[in-house]
Amino acid sequence: MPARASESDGLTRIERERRAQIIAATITLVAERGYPAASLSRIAQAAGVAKGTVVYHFTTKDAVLAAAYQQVLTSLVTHVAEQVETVPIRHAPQAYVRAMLEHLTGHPDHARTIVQVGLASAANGGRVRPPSQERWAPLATLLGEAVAASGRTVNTDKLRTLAVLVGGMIDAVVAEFLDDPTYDADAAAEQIVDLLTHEL
Amino acid sequence: MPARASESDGLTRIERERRAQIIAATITLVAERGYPAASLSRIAQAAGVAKGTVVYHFTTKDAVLAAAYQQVLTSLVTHVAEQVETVPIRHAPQAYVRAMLEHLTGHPDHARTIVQVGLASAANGGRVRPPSQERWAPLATLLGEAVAASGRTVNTDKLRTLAVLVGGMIDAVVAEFLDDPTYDADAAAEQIVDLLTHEL
DNA sequence: GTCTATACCGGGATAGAC
DNA sequence: GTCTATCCCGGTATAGAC
Repeated sequence: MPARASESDGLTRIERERRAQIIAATITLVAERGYPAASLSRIAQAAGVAKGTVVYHFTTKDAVLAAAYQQVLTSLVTHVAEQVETVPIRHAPQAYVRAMLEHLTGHPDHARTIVQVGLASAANGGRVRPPSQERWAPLATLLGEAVAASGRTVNTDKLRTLAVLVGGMIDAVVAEFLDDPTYDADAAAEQIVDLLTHEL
Repeated sequence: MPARASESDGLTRIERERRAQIIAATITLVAERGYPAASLSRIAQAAGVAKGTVVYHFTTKDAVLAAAYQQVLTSLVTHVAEQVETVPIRHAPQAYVRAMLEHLTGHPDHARTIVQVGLASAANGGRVRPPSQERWAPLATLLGEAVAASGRTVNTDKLRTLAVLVGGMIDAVVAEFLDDPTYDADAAAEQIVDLLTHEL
């Protein structure tokens, strides 16, 4: 009876421990020293295990980065979902924008990890980061529900584009903030919200 | 008399030829098969020279990518500048947006090269792509002149952010278009222009 | 001045020893 | 389940051929 998992993920206790340990090391490494520093050997060293051990638990380097990415992303998504649910549907998009920027600027290490891994994935043709279409699909849905709640109707294409535009604005503000920590991202968030409110 | 350059760049004829040849091969390679395919050996092979030859003319791989990046970027900047100059200052930002998306969607290979090299540079901490602040500084200037021409005044910070937001929207539309070539980028451009016009 | 061959080091992936 | 040995590939540096 080799230590069955307590949760329904088919992982043993030690497996979950090692994975968590390696993921944590990876996030720190990427956030502090950038993507290029996150080689398998360095990750292994930071986690206190051998290179092969990392590969054993994740089979590939991409999988390690993907796991780290997923972890910080889940934390982001959870936060945004919570915030969005506390407001009426017609104000959901605004809450979405605020929550995104709030979380990202409040956790620069997470933001850096998301950006670094996301960029590297895109540049390497990896599938860690979802394509543009999927990335902003939830926001498009939110926008659709918001206008519907206001009794008006908007062309589906316009909605899709609006989601893309708002998404792009969020990305850009995060990038600017990471480049220049003195940049007032909160004010930028309100500017996006204003723009969005005009549009809805 | 070893073949002085006809132009004032201190390059010999053969140097310019080889560089052009290698840069062209690089652009094609990056656009068609992505950044990871653009290794020195593959670039050399595609250009019909030895690996060392590429290094001889560019000293480093980053330099090759930077040169390719610069070439497509110059073509973009030139086009945008031309378009912007044909309209009165107060409509310059709108012309900027249209020209950017026009060129980028009209030359997907250029767009792909810019995106791929830009992303890789950002992910690798390289200095090929300028930081967010510099990227949209010209647009910010344009926006400032446009509002000034309309007689109104706008806070400098708001202007900076507006430039960042518009820049982000452009990036996002390009990304969406590259993901899905059936996406109507022209319509998206007009949506950005509308949004911008409200704001100015 | 132009180009090639070769060697070095570090990265990721695989096989197999323990 | 963990780790080492090994392999191949990528970028860089050097020596030297023409």
